Amino acid sequence: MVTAMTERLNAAAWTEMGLRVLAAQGVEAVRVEPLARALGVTKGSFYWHFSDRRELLDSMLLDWKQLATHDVIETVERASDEPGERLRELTRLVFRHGGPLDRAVRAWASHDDTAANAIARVDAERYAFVRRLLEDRGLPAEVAARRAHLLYTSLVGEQHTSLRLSRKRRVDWALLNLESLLDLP
Amino acid sequence: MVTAMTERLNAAAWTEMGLRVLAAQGVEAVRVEPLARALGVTKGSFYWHFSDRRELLDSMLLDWKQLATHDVIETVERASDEPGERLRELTRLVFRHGGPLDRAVRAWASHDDTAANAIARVDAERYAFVRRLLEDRGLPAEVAARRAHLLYTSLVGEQHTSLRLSRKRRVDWALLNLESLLDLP
DNA sequence: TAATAAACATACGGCACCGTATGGTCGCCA
DNA sequence: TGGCGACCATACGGTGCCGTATGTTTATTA
Repeated sequence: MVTAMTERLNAAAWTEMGLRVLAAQGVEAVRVEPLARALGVTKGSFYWHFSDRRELLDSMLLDWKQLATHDVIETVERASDEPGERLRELTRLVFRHGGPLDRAVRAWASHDDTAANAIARVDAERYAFVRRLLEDRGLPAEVAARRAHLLYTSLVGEQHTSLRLSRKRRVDWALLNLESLLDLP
Repeated sequence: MVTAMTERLNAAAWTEMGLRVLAAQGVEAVRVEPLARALGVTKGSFYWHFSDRRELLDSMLLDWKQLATHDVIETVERASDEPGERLRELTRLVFRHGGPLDRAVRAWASHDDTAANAIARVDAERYAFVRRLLEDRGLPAEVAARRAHLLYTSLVGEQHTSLRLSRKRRVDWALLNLESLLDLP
């Protein structure tokens, strides 16, 4: 059937659009009326699904936490069984997806406590993940902790620096650096 | 003399306060009227020194560029002559000052071209600086370039991650990691 | 088919900020 | 001492957003 129906929305549609705008223009651009226009409705719709703007932002953070930890880790774990290869996959993943949205949330976190808590949890989980992979690879616990810290901060930094280097060169370097961090005693 | 005079301002006072608010609350909080209140004047003063808000923001970026490259590099170079020690000093410096303001500018840069250009220049200069230090230390050019990239992104990442680790432990780790990157062939 | 509730539109008051226009105050210099 | 220019205050119109109140449509269920 054709259903020339005007496509009623649900709350998820709003958070999804919210995350899209967040990634592109930052939190301050996530506002009710512009979002409504982008969705082709009015804010009468918004205040049906949410009590206020803050509730949308909180909802966005929940979605992002899921996306940024569980989903990422699951993707990496599905790629391989070997710890080294999993780290390589994680590295490649950072260069593919993990850009704008992560950046925007981190920016947001610097002056919002709720976002800061979300980031803290995500960082802790991801760091623990990298650390465990290094331990599984055979590095002693203390060294693994240290080196995971270097590795993780480097991946985060990668998302925030804007060096005029080709994407390919940066990936290659990151992978080469990874190898030297894996081999060393 | 006592001069209970009402302290006339200049443009520099505005950019300084602008940078302070930027560091604490992000660009979106850098607004004319709130800034005027913080300075104890009205916006009549602001529009005497600047043509509009954008001019203030540009002026802030100019100040920051100076602060974030020339001043930083000069400080590090004054600390020691030896490349290794200079890198250690740079690392310590990141953990002392380089926090909130850098973060705020990077956040800003993700949805503003002027800020993005500023960041790009700063990153390029700082990266080149680290890279040259590694070359001076004796590493072959190709390795130095790669390793400088790891080092620099890691320092940037350090400013953006919020792991529940003590400041001291993080500094120690960063310095230990630095050593292993210096020694390796 | 009438009643009900979900999803949205419309209209409103209020606020915070932008930028302009214009008038006031102070120090300086002829 | 009168005028001039730097610096600031005051007042204004305009805009974009928030949240509320209340009507309007559509699907669902009795």
